[in-house]
Amino acid sequence: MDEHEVDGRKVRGVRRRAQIIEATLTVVRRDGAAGVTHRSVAKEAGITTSLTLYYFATLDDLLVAALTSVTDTYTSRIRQLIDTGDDPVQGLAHLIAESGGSGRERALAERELSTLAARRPALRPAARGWRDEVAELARTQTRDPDAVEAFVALCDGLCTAILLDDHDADPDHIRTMLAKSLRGTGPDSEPSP
Amino acid sequence: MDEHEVDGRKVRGVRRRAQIIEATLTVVRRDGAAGVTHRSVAKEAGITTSLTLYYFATLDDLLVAALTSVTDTYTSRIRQLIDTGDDPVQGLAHLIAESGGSGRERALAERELSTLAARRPALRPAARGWRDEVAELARTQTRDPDAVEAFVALCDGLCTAILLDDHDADPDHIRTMLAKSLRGTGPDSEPSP
DNA sequence: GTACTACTTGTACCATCGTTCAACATGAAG
DNA sequence: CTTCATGTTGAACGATGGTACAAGTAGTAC
Repeated sequence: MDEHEVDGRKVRGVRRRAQIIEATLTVVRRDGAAGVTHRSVAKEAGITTSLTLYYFATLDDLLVAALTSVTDTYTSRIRQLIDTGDDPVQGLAHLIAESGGSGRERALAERELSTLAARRPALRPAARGWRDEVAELARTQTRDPDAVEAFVALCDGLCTAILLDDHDADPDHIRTMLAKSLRGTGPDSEPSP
Repeated sequence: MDEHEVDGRKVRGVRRRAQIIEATLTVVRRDGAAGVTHRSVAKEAGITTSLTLYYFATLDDLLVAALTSVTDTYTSRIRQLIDTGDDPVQGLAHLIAESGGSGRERALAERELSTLAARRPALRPAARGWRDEVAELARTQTRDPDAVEAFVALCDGLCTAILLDDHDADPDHIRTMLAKSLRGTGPDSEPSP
């Protein structure tokens, strides 16, 4: 076999895997994590039930893969804010505000999966991924560990509040609250006593 | 019928109802909201499946009752802090810290039920009960609406963080962060511009 | 071509679950 | 006592779901 060529079968396999994960997330967004079954996912993807079992032997495997996929894209967006944004806090405020409008289903899906994680230790690292990323973003604004911890909790709580409310969220308002929580702690400030 | 006597049958009915709700919460704590079925609840309560259906015609009814019961006891505890506590923030800090130790299962149950609420509008009022109560507690400390909103979000996020972590939470540490979020806004301070 | 691996399907088994139903039990009312 | 409402039971039906399995297809290697 030509070492420069890849096995076309395996390529298809990888694509199928991604397709199944995508279908899983669609189901979670629409019906919640409880709606995820081999059959519902297969139907959503337009394939047979056996095929989802071929790639994910158990439902747990499928949910782990779905959660990991969600948090990966989320954390990469935050990382982008840290690396390229001149005002990462404002960018984060927009990201949070999204939980109420177009991104509601996505935010809801993430919350459901992250709730699952509280019961399955194997899922916790994935569930904490975006928290770690937000913490790193906060560390570009303050050196106070307490402030970082509070900042992360605040972001999480704001997302929840937006999910439970129905009204759209105002990014500027969120930005104000985020900035306030960092008030008095700049990049050069010392940890609080 | 003597108007001073109560119908013994109805009394038993009310007790049964409470017993079933209690069993439901036990199941939620042990197996999660997904583990709640008429059969699992009945087995936990030591009664027949038909009886749970006699009192709660559908699973939704059962979950609504369970969530309401949880939030009721929670909000009453917070209300107690507001009414009788001399330092409600410290009391709240202890309450939050409980999410990590003895109260972990309870906090987890509440989170699962509140996640359900995001999808079922009928559950939202119950899910927001404790948030409203925390907001009122915050209003005894500041007049700034933004500070109140941020305070509530912070409490919620801290609970989540504790749930995802494994280590026990330090009440004093939480109290410090809560106090910081109110810093500069006392009972007499004006709303921020 | 054959052999091999990866992928894909249809079917079936078995457990669980929501819900219904008819019958039974028991305490209350007259 | 009779009558009635409330509580309680056990069995059953139909639907859904996790999973196993044997067979089939199609790329790849030789």
